[in-house]
Amino acid sequence: MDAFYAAVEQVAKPSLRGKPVIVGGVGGRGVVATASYEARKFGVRSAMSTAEARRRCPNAAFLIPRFAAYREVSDLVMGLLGQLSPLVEPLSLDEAFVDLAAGPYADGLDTARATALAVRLRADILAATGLTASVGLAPSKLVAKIASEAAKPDGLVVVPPDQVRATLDPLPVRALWGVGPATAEAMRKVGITTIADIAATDADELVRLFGQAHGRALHEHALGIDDRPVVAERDAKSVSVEDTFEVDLVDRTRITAELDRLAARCVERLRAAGRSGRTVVVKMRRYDFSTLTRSETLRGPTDDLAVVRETVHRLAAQVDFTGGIRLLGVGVASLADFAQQDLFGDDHEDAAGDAVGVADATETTDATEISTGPAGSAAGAAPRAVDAIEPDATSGAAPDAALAPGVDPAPESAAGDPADPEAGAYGRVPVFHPGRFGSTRWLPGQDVTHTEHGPGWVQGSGVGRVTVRFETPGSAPGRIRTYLVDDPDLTPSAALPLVRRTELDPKPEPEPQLALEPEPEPEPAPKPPAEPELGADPPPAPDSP
DNA sequence: TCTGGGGTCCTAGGACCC
DNA sequence: TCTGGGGTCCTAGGACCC
Repeated sequence: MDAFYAAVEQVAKPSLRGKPVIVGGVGGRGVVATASYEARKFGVRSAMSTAEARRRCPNAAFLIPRFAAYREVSDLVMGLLGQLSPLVEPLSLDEAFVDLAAGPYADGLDTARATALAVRLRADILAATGLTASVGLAPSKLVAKIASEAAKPDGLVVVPPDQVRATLDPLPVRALWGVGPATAEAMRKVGITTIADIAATDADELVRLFGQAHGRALHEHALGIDDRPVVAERDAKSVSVEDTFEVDLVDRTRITAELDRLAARCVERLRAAGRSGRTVVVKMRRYDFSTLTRSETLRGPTDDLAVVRETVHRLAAQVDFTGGIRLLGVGVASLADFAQQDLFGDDHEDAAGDAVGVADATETTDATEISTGPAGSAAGAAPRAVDAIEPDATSGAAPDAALAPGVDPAPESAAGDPADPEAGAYGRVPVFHPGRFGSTRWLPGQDVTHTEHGPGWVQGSGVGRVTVRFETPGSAPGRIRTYLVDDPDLTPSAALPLVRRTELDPKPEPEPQLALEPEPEPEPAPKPPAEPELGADPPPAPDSP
């Protein structure tokens, strides 16, 4: 998808169409996630600090990301990809690989037919979402990815098998997936600047320079060799949350409190995903941007907040906070599938006896007796035992109150039912940040509803006021009104869908048949009344080339 | 007003085991 | 009596991607 987050905002907010839009962190330490093409003309780029972006493009709309809305659109687009093949590998909300050879169009698939599918796909995406997508069509993931980059924005680039080498050769090394700033700089130092240069370099030399795995892959990829399969449905391997603070934290008590909040958020997401994990990770970024992590692997997987929190405390105790901390993070890795009985309290018969070593608070804090064996290193066992007798309110609770700790007093958790926190992308109330003195803080781009004027979005706020623009995806550009920040008529609300749900019902896929007519006329914007005919093509063209 | 947040993968060293 | 050779697991850090 082209400039995805910004493009969604432009469809959702009619007044922003054709204007520079920058989505990302809006605070003093924010960075740009996505800039619309209008903003890119001013030199604004992803990963640039928002401060720099404001300097370059002061008149842009700076908006916080609304992931629920992006996910909704993403699901829609992924659904269209799924009509081309069951083998769809999402890379992110806005990008995916599709293996056409694994789908209903595999028979007799050649460059011409595949191209026709890509043309139709782009038209379908536009009709369904009002957004443009770019497609790269090639014999491998490597080249398809490069082709799609070349196609942006709003394009299609096809690289037939016999043109792979000619396409790759002149490109800068950075075009290769996996070559970032560090690798590119190392290559530059030895005179390698293009993909052809890599291809001409001895594989052993590349291994010596960049390590076994990377060196080997670089050489093959530069030669256009890439047989990595498209893999659908990868299980997540870790879950983590982190926060960067507007002002460095120096106070140990405050740092511990923030770690507790992060642990609660992390565990909430872990449980929502139905997973548990063995390794707990604490991440810290210091005032000087140096980053360190500390991790501990438990004897069995856990999704228990008390266990995670105690582990986090042990890890944090090893770290020197002198000078200040700008970022804290908590993660859980070595994920296992959730032990089902944990959901319902663990005092039941251990039916799922296969859930070896599912650690709950009891088990881990009992480390003294369990780890008397040679397994537990002495270093690990001792502090654990100390924690076990700490009269902590949460860990002291009955084990089957397991869900309760998930509902943390943290204000963020006001979202709702923790047992089903992701219930529907739009079921989630936007996260609310408590302001400095408890007052509400309105964030630009946020969805709101006014009792009298209906749905709109926050355009800005300050000095006790908040400005709202009242418009919706289907409306004309709207008017703005200003309210006191604590106006009771104004409430945060869920994002409105870009396209009405009824238009998106999956239709039966027509029998595998190629529509080879010229590119259908694209609709410029989602038109409210007429329904876009997803996948249902005009009569199949028998006279196609 | 420098530098987000969520991930994946790789490497290297040490502990530990046979 | 001078210290093998393989394997796995854990930890920490770093590169990279969107």
